[in-house]
Amino acid sequence: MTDTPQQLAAAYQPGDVEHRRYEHWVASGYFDADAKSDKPPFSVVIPPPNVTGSLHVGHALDHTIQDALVRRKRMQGFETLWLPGMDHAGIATQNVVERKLAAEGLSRHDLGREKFVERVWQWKAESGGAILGQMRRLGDSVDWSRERFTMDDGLSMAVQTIFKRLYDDGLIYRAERIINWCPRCLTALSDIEVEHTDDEGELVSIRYSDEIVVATTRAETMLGDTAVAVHPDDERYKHLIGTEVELPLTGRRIPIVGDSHVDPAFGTGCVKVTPAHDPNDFEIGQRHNLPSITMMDERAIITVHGPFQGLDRYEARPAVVAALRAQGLIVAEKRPYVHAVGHCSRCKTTVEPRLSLQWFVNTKPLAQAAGDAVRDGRVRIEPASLAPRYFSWVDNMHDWCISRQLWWGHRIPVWYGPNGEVVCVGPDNEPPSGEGWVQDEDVLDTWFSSALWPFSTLGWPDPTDDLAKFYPTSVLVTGYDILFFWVARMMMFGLYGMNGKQPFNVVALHGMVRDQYGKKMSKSFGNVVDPLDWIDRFGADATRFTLAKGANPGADVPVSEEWCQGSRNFCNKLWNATRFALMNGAHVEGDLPAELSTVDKWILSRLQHTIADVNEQFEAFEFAKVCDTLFHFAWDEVCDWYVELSKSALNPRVLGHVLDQLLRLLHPIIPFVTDELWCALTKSEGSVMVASWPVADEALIDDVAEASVELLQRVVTEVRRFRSDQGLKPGQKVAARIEGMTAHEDLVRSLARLEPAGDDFTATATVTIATGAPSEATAASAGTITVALDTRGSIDVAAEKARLTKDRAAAEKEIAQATAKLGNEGFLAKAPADVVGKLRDRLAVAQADVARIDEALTRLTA
RNA sequence: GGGCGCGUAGCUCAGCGGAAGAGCAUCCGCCUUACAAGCGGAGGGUCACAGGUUCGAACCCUGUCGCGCCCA
Repeated sequence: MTDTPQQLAAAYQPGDVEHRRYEHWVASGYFDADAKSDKPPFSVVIPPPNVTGSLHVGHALDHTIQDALVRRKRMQGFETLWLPGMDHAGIATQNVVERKLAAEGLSRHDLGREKFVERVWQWKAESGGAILGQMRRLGDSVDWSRERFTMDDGLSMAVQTIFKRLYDDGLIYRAERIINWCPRCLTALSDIEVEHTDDEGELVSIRYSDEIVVATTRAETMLGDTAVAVHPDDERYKHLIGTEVELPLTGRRIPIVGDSHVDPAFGTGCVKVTPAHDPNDFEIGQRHNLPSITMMDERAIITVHGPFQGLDRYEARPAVVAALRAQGLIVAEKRPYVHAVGHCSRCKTTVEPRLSLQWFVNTKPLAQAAGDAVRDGRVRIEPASLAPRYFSWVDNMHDWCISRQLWWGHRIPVWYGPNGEVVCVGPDNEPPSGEGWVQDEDVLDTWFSSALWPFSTLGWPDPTDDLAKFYPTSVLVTGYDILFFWVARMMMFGLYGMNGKQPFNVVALHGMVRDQYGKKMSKSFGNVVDPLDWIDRFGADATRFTLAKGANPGADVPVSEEWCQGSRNFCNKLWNATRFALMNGAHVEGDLPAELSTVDKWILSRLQHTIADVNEQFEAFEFAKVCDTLFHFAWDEVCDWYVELSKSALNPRVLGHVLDQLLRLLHPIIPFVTDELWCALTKSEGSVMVASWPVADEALIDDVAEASVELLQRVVTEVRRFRSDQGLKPGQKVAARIEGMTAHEDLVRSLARLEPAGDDFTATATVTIATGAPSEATAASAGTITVALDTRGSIDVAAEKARLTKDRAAAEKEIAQATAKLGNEGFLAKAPADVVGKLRDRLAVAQADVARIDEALTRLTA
């Protein structure tokens, strides 16, 4: 880039940088993966967002984590692929387009299937996929040349291929079952598309005969009852099994059956059986060969003849109860009665269990394999504590209803012939033609195609270079809340489609983004964060840092605007530190000098620890700790101490090196500001994103330098504390005599604003710092540093007394604790020697402190 | 009803067997020439409760209470 500013502005302005940087990255091809590369692969497929969706804060978290992983691996020299794309979101997308049609006074049926699907594609071209542009604003380093969509030709072929295979293997079948039905979307739903909430309803007890009373929350379904069931061992009703009872309002006679699934303790112990409208009742019906009476149509309107015909289910309920009450058959009513009710996850309409002919995947063998892959360690779930959640799902999976009564989606590749023939057509087969052959009307669940995503996007079923290089993918990053949606289904189809090879090696789970009080974000509560708003106001880096800083493995991520401001401040801090460095000639040319000051050795040593820690934390998906470690190193150690200590004797090469490494370490989390600064610092026209990732250099670890600077820090801090307690102005120089320091006296003077003692020096107060364990101290230093200060008679005696008294109390407490422990024979006998030794040292230091403080207090009162 | 997890400073969270930590918020003092989106200093916690194990428990075990989430 030629427009790298030589002179940095006084504050970081993300808006000036982000767009330019992103365009530069894309134009330079940094994001593009090369399947023919010799580098080891690192691949991630994006959990495809919905084509109708826009970037919400949950995506922002998910993408920040993926981008951080990918950017680090790229810098580490891996051939990285992060593959973007979207799913076609059958129900959601069809709803969107149908709403648009409705505005024109049309329904999809007015257009017909073909024209409607054309309209959907047209909608997608015009308004779909807004999220892809928003991903750029966040900084996602995805390979745009490989962007995929579940309805693409290639992915559609993958769908047809796997359908045919599963069908031929007997793992896909068609059957009449009770399924979850949405009376508004007019389609079947799978179990995971149903959300259960505790709703207020009613529990009505209805008398069916002198001896039989049933309780129900859905009185209207009694019109479809075909039996009453009791527990076969229930003494109250045993004798009635095999007899019949007249079903009120209908005059039909229905049998009383014994079924051990009935809970005799619940209610009266009798249950009405409506096989066509309840999954449990359906099973009872199967066991007892009961007929099924469908008493509602697909819109949940009553279809049985009689006074209730034509009523909606919610109109029918009170009408049925009223009719029963008129006959004196209502025994009890409980309102409100709170019970779990299923809702369509797309439109929130109450789901209606419905008996219908649908296509299913037999998940038994697939789910077994999906569980085994984790059990035998081929796939690791991070954090491991969430594995039970995965197992509870895959080990108890019901067959998966995959047919949807929609037009938008992959049409089921099955053809029915005039004589009852059923033919499943693979991608290489010609569909049967001729009189009377018709294709199944239904489409497949969107998840059926999403489950193929980790390999369909790489070209499967063709044996492509991408598949060879990048499958299995390295890691799947997603929220634990959709462990079931993503992980379980991708695992099932990945293992099946790729001959037992898992779709990903690691599943890294994060939590859900919450507000600063740990509350779930919801539109009605008004605490929803729009990541684009934050990007506008604080920058993409600040937004990303805020999210990553809260991301402890598997745990929810609280965020707030204040914290995002703090992240913005951090970016600005980095900006200004680099600005200072450049103003003072910091550079990265040549090797580090052989001769280094203690302060330089110290920061280089601290840098090595930081690099090592960050690498460990990255490997463990500990993003919160990565952020914490780097934040602390950058702000506290580099800015507050190193830069300040360097001001008197700056080593531009060391400062340049420290910032260079720091910016590299931070780049995966906050890519924009680090790139801008790194390019300015290194005078590069490339990017830090293709610079090498830091590796800790053991040779630069220097315990002596670290101890020396730590001591210096303690002395400075103690003097500053004294000054603050005394109410001395920050700018006021104080004459001081420092005793016991072997080095850094000048640095203490400069940071603590002290000046050398003159001829008229009179100590009015002393600050004393124990240099550490007396057992380790050399005789010469006597383990104490003393700073005698001359405050020119203006000493605040009360404040100084208070300070000393407080220190004394702390030391006394220390003595009490240590003495108690050291007086315990069990402790001396069983505790490790180093623990005992440390405690003895602490005791000695504390005792010396008390003696010293007492002396000072005496002097003060004298 | 079954399962998982959590209760540590005002808020959000680290720490998970050997001296109670961070960020934000609060208080005091500062425009010290990279940064007021800043600098220096300070206050604040019987680590939910009750037992137990241990020389030693925020940390391990048991129970109680409170709060989440998933499944039925």
